[in-house]
Formats: sequence, C-alpha cells, structure tokens
Amino acid sequence: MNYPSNPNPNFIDFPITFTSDDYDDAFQMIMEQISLENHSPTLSWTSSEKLLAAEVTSPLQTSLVTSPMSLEIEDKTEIKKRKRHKDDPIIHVFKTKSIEEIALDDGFKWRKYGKKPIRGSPFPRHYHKCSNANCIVKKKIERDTSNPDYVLTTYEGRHNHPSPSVVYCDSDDFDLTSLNILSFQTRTYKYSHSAP
DNA sequence: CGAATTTGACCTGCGC
DNA sequence: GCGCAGGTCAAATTCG
Repeated sequence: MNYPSNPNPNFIDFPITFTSDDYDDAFQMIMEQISLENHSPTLSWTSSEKLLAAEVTSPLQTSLVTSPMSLEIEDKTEIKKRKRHKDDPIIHVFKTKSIEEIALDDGFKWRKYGKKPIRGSPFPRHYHKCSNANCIVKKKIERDTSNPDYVLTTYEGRHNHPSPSVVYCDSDDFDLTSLNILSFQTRTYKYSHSAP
C-alpha cells in the first residue's frame, strides 16, 4: 500500500533542476509541468507573508506547491514579483487537514520555542526549531485563516543531517484516515537554485 | 529529575 | 523617532 510521503523538505523532488536566475520563467515552468501532469487543474492562489502558494486541484489529487522565490501579491489581479535573494532561505509550505495545530511527523525532532497571536487571525502561530544542535531549520505551524480546517506548516531551511527516523508510515497498522489528512502532497516540487 | 513546553519579556524590521 | 507586528529568548512550569 502506498502512503503519501511525509512533508520532509529534504526529500522534496522536482523533475526539473533550474540553474537560471530567471525565477519568473522557472515558476512558469513549474506551473506548466503541473498542467501537463494533471488533467485541467485549477489553480487557486493564496499568500502567506512573502511567499506565494498555489493549490492545485485535479480530479485525482489536491496538492499544494509553493514558490521559494519570495513573490509578493500586490492586489488580487496583479502579482508583483521579486527575484529570490541569494541568501534567502529555502521555504516550503505544506497544507494539511487537521483538527489540531500539531506538527505532522516528518521524521525529525523539533523543539518548540515560541507561540504568537497573529494579527487578523484568531489562531496563533507556533514556532519550532530542529532539535539537532548544528541544524538551523525552522518550522512554523499556523491554521489557515481562509479555511480553518487546514493547517499550514512552513519549513525554512534545509536539514544538514539525516533524519533520526528513516521509516515513514510503512506499518500495516498505520491508518491514514485517522490522521484526517486531505491535502497531503502526492507530488511535491522543488525549486533548485544553483547548487551551493 | 531531566526534557519539553509555556509564556511574558525582549529584540528587530518596517511603515509612517 | 515611534509604534506595531512578527520572531526569539529564557525562566518558570509541566510532563513523563
């Protein structure tokens, strides 16, 4: 039985590796790729601070792809873009259906270090750091204000160590429906900047 | 009793 | 410079 993979930013894969600095074109290619792989997908855009996310819905799946390019929305009809800075962290957002603001088990160990109320949202944001001493990856968890059934998990950075847990959801006893995950990524996408 | 979480205080960046 | 909002710190508290 195939379970969807956990939202682990280290294992995100995208079939195309971009080396160009033209992020606008690259993001367009991602969208075209999605269009090819999904039959007439509908795209709906949501913004979360300085990044842009596209929810991709097709008869077969719903997934969320995010841009690490720090796009900014100026208004509802015009998208203002800025190029990703060289030292901007890699950011991925995962949208999952969940009753509680709990972090899905992504195989890494996290330490919670803060919680803040967010202006305009009745729900707080939770701040986590990777427990590994030399790893600076952060994770933010907040409820999607436009759809409170969903929780947005934002990963910032990339782990510099292997996951302490290498086994994901591979038990026959694992009951996916009990987790109530609706929008788990069945495909995930990576934007690869020029390799450091 | 050590580890993890909570929570108020503090820091920082940004807009005015 | 000031105020606000988001992000982080760290002492206190809770949990296993």
